[in-house]
Amino acid sequence: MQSAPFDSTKLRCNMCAIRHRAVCGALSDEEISSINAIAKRRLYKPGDMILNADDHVDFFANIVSGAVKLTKMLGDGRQQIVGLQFAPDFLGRAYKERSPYFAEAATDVELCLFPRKAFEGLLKEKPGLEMRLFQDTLNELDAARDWMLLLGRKTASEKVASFVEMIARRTPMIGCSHTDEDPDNVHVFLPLSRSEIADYLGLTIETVSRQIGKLKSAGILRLHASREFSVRDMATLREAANIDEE
Amino acid sequence: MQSAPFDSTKLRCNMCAIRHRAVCGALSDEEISSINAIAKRRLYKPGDMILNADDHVDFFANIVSGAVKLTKMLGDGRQQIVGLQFAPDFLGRAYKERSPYFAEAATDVELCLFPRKAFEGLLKEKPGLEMRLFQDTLNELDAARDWMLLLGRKTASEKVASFVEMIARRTPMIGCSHTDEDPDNVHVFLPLSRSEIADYLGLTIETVSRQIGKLKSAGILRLHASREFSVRDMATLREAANIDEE
DNA sequence: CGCGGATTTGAACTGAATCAATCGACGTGG
DNA sequence: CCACGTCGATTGATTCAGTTCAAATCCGCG
Repeated sequence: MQSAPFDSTKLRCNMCAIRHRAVCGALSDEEISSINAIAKRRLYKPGDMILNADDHVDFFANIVSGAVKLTKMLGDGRQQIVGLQFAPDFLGRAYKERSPYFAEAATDVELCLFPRKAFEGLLKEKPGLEMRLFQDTLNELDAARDWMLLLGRKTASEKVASFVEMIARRTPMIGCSHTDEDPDNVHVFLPLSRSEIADYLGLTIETVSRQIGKLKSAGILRLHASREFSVRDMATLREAANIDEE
Repeated sequence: MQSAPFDSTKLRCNMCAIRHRAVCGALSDEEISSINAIAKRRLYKPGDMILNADDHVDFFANIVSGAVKLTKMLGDGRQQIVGLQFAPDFLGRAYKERSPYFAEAATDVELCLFPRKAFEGLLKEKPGLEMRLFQDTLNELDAARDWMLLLGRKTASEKVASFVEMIARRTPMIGCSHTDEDPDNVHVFLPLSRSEIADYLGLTIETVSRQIGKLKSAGILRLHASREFSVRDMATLREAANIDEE
């Protein structure tokens, strides 16, 4: 343990809010400098397009804060959200030149960007990094398949309940708030508008609005603003969502 | 180049129909013996359960021939097919103890099974193998997201047309028939029953049947048997399916 | 205060589900 | 060889969940 010379680049990553939760967690403090050297931060406003479908992709990124929606579109404008990513999720499709979907900032977003070539080089050098990315991808695949069950077989009210449950469940993680709150009074800020929720659930705005209304009048939710509410009865919510998971 | 002693185990994999198209393609002829030593073949009949959801999974597998459907189920029996795998696809969820879905033989199926522990050991030793599996997983994730768009936003007739198009497109691959046939006279055998197609598309049997009827009377399909037909007009089929892809 | 976009609410409509026969194709046994 | 039963697929009639179209209402903001 000797006093090392001051290293500003190393310092940056070591101060990063998601240093250990993002893919960077697969790198040691020694190795992190190699990724630090190539990383750049960038901010996005809600609605900003991060990545267009069929775009040539020349970067990967970690989400430092905020929510990013991945969407697909039919020729006539019908739209489907196929993924919703929060900090500290990874963004980008390895081993493919072009993006298979749009990536759009749903909230204020901060990304930590890595140039494609440099990052792919790192992937080859650090097997731990690739394994970590592989595991993240497997988890995303599981989530996508869960959502397929929702899209194909759940009713409108089950869909909306499932969505609210998912957001409520992930909220403590996202905020990184270590206050282990009362599970029957989770305060939630929705990262999506009604129309985005509709695009996530394969419904219309009107149906989403009506179903949220029902959850409210059933006493399961207490609305504070259109994008802000508390879950008053998690158990009933999960029941309404038809959750099976462990 | 010296004459090697006869090696029956090595011979087996080298004669395998999917030797170079499956994940095994990531291994050299030298390396293949390590996987050969742990592999076992097994046959399944249509409807046989290969893997139950929440089962402790103690093997991985390559599909040597046939089609395997991955399904999820709601408490009340509603079902959704979340993946349809053909030879030479890989089967199994790495880095997770329990299966997140059911895997069921849709047709006659032959698997090449690897004990979990031994295969995970191989994964660590052979980085090429893990990378190959990673790429396969990324492709599955892309496919799952394409299907989410279908499930959430396509109409019944678009769904059925998309399904038929997908099967017609993959048929030449599956059969490994190198006869580059007329694209407007592809002969197709459906690996799924009407009720399975319904579970794949988030529809009912009746709706599937009606939509297939429409494709037939529109002259796009010529039915030979309920599970056997020819595609007469691929361009119109793709149009009806609302395909955007490259 | 008044404007404009997002959300909610209402009423009518419709695509797909449900309910209900019927129709093969196929195997079995008389 | 034909009657019978079974199971998947088709076809028809009806219903209904969710969409569509059309107003309100809410709310943030200059």
